[in-house]
Amino acid sequence: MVAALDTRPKKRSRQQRRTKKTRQKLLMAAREVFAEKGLDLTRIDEITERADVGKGTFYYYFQSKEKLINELIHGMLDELTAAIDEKCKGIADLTSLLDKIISVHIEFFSNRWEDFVLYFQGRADLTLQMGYEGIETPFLNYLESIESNLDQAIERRLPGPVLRRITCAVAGFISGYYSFAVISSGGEDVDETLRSLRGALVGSLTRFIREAAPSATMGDGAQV
Amino acid sequence: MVAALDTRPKKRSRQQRRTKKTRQKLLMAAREVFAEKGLDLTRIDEITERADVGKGTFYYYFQSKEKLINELIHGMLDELTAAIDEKCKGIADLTSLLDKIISVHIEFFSNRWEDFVLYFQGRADLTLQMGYEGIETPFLNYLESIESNLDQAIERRLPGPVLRRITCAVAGFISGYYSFAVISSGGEDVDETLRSLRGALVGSLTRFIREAAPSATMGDGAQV
DNA sequence: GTTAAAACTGACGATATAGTCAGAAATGAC
DNA sequence: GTCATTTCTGACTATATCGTCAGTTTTAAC
Repeated sequence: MVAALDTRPKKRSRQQRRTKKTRQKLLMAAREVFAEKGLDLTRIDEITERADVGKGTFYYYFQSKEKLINELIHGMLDELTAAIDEKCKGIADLTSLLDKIISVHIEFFSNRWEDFVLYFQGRADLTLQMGYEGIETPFLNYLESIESNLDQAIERRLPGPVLRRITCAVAGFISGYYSFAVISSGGEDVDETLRSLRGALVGSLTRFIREAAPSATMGDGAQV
Repeated sequence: MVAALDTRPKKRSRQQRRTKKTRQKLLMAAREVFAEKGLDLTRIDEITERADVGKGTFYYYFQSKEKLINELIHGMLDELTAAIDEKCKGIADLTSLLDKIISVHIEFFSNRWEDFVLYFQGRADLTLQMGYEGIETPFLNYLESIESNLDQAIERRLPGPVLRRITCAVAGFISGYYSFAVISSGGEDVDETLRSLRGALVGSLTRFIREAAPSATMGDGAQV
């Protein structure tokens, strides 16, 4: 029937670009305000004001603040997870793998302070009984990504729960250190600080895994 | 002058007891609600309702929610810090010290879920530019307590910044692991889980410190 | 140009929460 | 018992925030 079947969904372009831009302005503004006042205390007006759009525009793009938060955290974590998957795929040596996992985190959060706050706020939210809906999923995906990479780098097949504990420890160590470092060092050279500890972090995590795994990999037998 | 100098400030007791009890009811109720909905989203009415007192009573005891939060976090962290100081004082062996630090945390938060949430929410708040006023102080005291204990257990005197980094790492590892473990394991046997990893945690932290310290303690020379 | 659809607006009504305060109830002193 | 002081109350006001919607502006299609 329709002759010109190819109706160029491509060149409704001006509008498309505007839409994308506005949406992006809102997301970026939200990230900024969230990093200043936290997820809960941020008001919609603050976001729209910073994005320099009318308040109604927010609701044109997002059903609610919850949905926005969901999208931001989901997007951030999916990106981080993808980076881990990409950079770590197939690294068989445990030490190299851990080193890579850590450097991916450092690179990812470097110059993306807002994302780190988002990560951290989201994680704290998970401890609440009534947190934001749907935030667990991307965090679990993130953990699973780390987990599967660890799994294939550890010679011995570990029982699920043990592997999961180790995964939590690895993720927890990285972000936990990061978070306290923020308090102490004014806040700006955290990357540098973390980078300088990378070697020790890798070494101790390697040891941690070797020791936590029930009948450990043969390893080097270092004992103390 | 005044003859009966000892005016028994002791036996205005009924009122004193009532006051203490009411205040305590409010604090406990607040802890509970905070653990459910987080610091920000908790409303005063919710606290007073749970404490089963009128709304005005809250303002009779606390200037504002901020002050209440301050008191709760301060109290919790001071107690934790005191426990660390008491239990770890003078332990010269690094491994034993780390083991003790970890076990103090486990014992402290065991069956005190609300306090752990408080700890975690407070910590996340520290990453914000506009967090709750005055929360940094108790956290810094807490870090300093760990730091001074580590300092005297490490043979070599480390430069301040290095020692501080190591301290952040130790504190971060413990709480970071804890937090992720909560997501994975429904949430109840976290203690058990953490306990089972304690040995590995101690071992890897020992190694971490040995490696992070520039020209490390002689140690056992385990190399990998 | 005209017309239709999409994107955007900001004032507005509805709602929720903070914080106050005049007075009630409990306690202590006598 | 009376009187003074402390503790407690909940209705009330003031304010802040949400989410809506009728109308405007921009874009696309012709």
